[in-house]
Amino acid sequence: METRARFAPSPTGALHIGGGHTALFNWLWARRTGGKFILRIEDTDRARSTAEYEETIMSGMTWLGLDWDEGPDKGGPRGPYRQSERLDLYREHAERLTAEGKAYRAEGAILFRVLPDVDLSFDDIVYGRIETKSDGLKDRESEGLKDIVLIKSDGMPTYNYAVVIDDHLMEITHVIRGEDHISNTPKQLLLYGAFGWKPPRFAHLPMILGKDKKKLSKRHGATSVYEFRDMGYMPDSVFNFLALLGWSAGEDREIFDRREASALFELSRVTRKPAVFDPDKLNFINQEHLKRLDPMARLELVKPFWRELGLPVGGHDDAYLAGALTLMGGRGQTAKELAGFSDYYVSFEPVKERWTAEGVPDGLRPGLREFFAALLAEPEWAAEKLEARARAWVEEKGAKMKDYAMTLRFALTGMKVSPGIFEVAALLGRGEVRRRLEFYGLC
RNA sequence: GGCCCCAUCGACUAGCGGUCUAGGUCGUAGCCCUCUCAAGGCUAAAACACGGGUUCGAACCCCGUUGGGGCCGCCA
Repeated sequence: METRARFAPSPTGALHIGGGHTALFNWLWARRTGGKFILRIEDTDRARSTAEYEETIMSGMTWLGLDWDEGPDKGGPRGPYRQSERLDLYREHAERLTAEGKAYRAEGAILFRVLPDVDLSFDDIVYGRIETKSDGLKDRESEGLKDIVLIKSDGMPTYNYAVVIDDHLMEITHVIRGEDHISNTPKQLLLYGAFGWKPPRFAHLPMILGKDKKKLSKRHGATSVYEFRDMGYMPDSVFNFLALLGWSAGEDREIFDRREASALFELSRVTRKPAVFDPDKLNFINQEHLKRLDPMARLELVKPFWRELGLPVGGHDDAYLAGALTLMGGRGQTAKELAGFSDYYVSFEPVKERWTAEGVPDGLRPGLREFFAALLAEPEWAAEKLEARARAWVEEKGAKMKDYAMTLRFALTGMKVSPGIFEVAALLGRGEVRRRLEFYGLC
């Protein structure tokens, strides 16, 4: 049987890390098994759901590279895919239970009568056998069994009810969701039983915790996937990182793309322990993906951040800029960081702001002028030639390469760190190097 | 408070009764490279929560303790 997995967010906020994680695992499983990935919008909370958030969640998923086969925007054979458009379905089914005496009306709502001693145990794909009985569905104070609200007095279905109707009608085969839903599962099982339906397979995923081991929330900083995009993380990295939270491919595979992950994925290899979100590891993974990117793709990633810094990106051709980023090598863990580290290729302005030649000792200036003049006189403007020339000069004068190379670095980049400075000089071009040195009165 | 779940280095994890003097990755420290910083190479410190069982043998199985997480809404 074809597997059908779904992600069912409620549009009450942007797609956050936890939601992205759940969506990702559903996607992985659907793709791994060659099945369908379905997006269903659970917008029964009239007060908090908005169309804007629905849109945001969908574009967040798209950004992550999670494409769905059926959903509110593209339809499908088991629609509609928005709960607010399925109200008749919930009503009909609730009435059916009412007619059978399994549910009753009270104060405008329809409640399901919970009977004692019903076995609600199930086999979770990741957690294994979970034993429970309906006796556990107690009211917090009265200690008595608590009936389940099916339809609220505003006519909307409750989560635990709608999810059962939808998962069954949409022929969902695997319900993959956060571990916080384990305790909801018995309630849902009770309803499957009342309808005489075969429940889907359940696979609960470990929670994602912040550094303080508390459920990830706003106070842990960035939580929306868009915040990661804005910080310069690649979707491929966030995908890779999220996939590693609660799952391992085995064979010590840690860096992979979507295709590789979906080929390797196994629900049975999902972990049970809550996982702590580690920004350091995300940074590392992002750096790895950044390094693997071809020059032009990398350029497109960095451009927006250069623009954000107010740099005249349009003033250079792409080949030059891509060359600059190639020269940057593994420097920078995010596109944003890389943009900040490489601004001097785009413009001299930030260099001037960062460095004035004031700190250069007067005693060193004549030597520097001579050194730079020698460099600028180099017939062939190439990194190896410039370096060879510099080394020869330094050796002849019995000087330290460091003093001269560092001054050149400051004059060209305004920074104390950069790629090999002769490479930088070669890329900037003789004219630009002269211009910068002249500005500082160093040639 | 009740119910459920979990427990390997600081973090993510491998391990599924002997191959574990517990492996990998991030992070941390050191060394090499070197015009600086990344990258890269090498090395180091770093964990089976505790107590009972079961077994010839336990990180792996069972029980308890402790610790952590989740749920107990006419929110999802």
